[in-house]
Amino acid sequence: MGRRRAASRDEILAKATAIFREQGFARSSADILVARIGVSRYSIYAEFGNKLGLFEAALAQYNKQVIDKRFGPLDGPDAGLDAILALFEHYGNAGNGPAAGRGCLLCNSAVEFGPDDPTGKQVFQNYFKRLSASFENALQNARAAGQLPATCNTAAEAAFLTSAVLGLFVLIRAKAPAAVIKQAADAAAGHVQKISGQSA
Amino acid sequence: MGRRRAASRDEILAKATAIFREQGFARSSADILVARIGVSRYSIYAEFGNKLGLFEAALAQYNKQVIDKRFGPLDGPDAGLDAILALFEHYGNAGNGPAAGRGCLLCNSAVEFGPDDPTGKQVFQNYFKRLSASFENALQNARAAGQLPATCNTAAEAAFLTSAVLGLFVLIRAKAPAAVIKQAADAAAGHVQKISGQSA
DNA sequence: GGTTTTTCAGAATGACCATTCTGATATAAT
DNA sequence: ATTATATCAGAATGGTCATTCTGAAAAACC
Repeated sequence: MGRRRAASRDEILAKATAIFREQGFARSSADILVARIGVSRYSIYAEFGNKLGLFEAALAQYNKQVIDKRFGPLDGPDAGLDAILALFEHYGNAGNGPAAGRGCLLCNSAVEFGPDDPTGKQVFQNYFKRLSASFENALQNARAAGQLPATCNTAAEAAFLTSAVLGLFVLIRAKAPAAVIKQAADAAAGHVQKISGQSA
Repeated sequence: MGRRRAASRDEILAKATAIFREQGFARSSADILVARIGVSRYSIYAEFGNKLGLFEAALAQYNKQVIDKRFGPLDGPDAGLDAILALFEHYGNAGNGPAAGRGCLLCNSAVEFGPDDPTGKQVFQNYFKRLSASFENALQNARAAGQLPATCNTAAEAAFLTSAVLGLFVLIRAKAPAAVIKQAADAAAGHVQKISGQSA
């Protein structure tokens, strides 16, 4: 009973995510959020408490929908070098896709807040850990399958690939030339092939 | 004639840079800037016009003092792989240094503003170009000196190293564990050695 | 169709923002 | 010392911020 809200919780979060991703947290004013989400101030505050609550929920949805989609393929027991290569190939083309000028919400937010995580939930540290863990899982699988030399330091390589992908996110966010993004991602893929001992 | 200002232009910019680097542009309010710089509002506005003018001047000083210091060694005709390795070694230790939790002002700002450069001067695109050009110069020197195979795509490698260093800046900014930063930087150095054909 | 309940649009609030202004203060030059 | 001037601290201004509140509108249920 009662009037229906103009959008579901998920729809609200999808729109909020888009806004936070474009403008960052600080520049996404309540007025902008209300206007673009299309749901009344009243309902947004009723559902999420305040702007930070909405932001936290948006980060959680982004993690589940975007990060899981891109890094989930590296998490399984069968993930190997090909999954890593596919990831870099995907981001190599992002300079021309919808992420151009937007980047990754978590990377952007980690930079915006720096060492002060306003959620108090270690969201950004967990983000870094998650990327690194996904890479490391795929690398360890590859090593076990003989695709990598036994001497390969998978933790260090995972940290390196994490920094490389974060760097791509920065370039994508700031709309660096698509060709530069492509080159960087291709060279990252080349690096992965190089440590595997394959020529190309 | 007249009263002396409490700080020189360079001192003002050094303090402004520190604040912008910690808080970003949006969160660095005029009150905070005035209080921490120690020079009156009046004088700051007289010298820089407005907050954006102060920011632009801070970016310029940062470019000259910090970026030139770190990337300048890659620009000369004698710069080679060792200069690149020294750079990554330096940033590998930044998790324990004063940059921890601060990162790079230009990288932070590029992420904060994304595709919308408020200076209208392509500051962020020039920043990316500069990092990439420094890497490429050192790589080309190395290739000419026989330290790299003739087939090495120096432009792509430079873009890759740029993304890697930007990723390190993100990790440093968000205070990722110092050990992770160190691992990532060491693996980046390992990559540089690997493309040169040296074993370690 | 009437009632209840939820959401609506937008006004109200009080804090903070960037910027301008003002009268006092300090200091350099005379 | 006096004077002129650059800088000072902080109040004033007008805008925007996040958040709360209000009365009207819509729709689910009886």
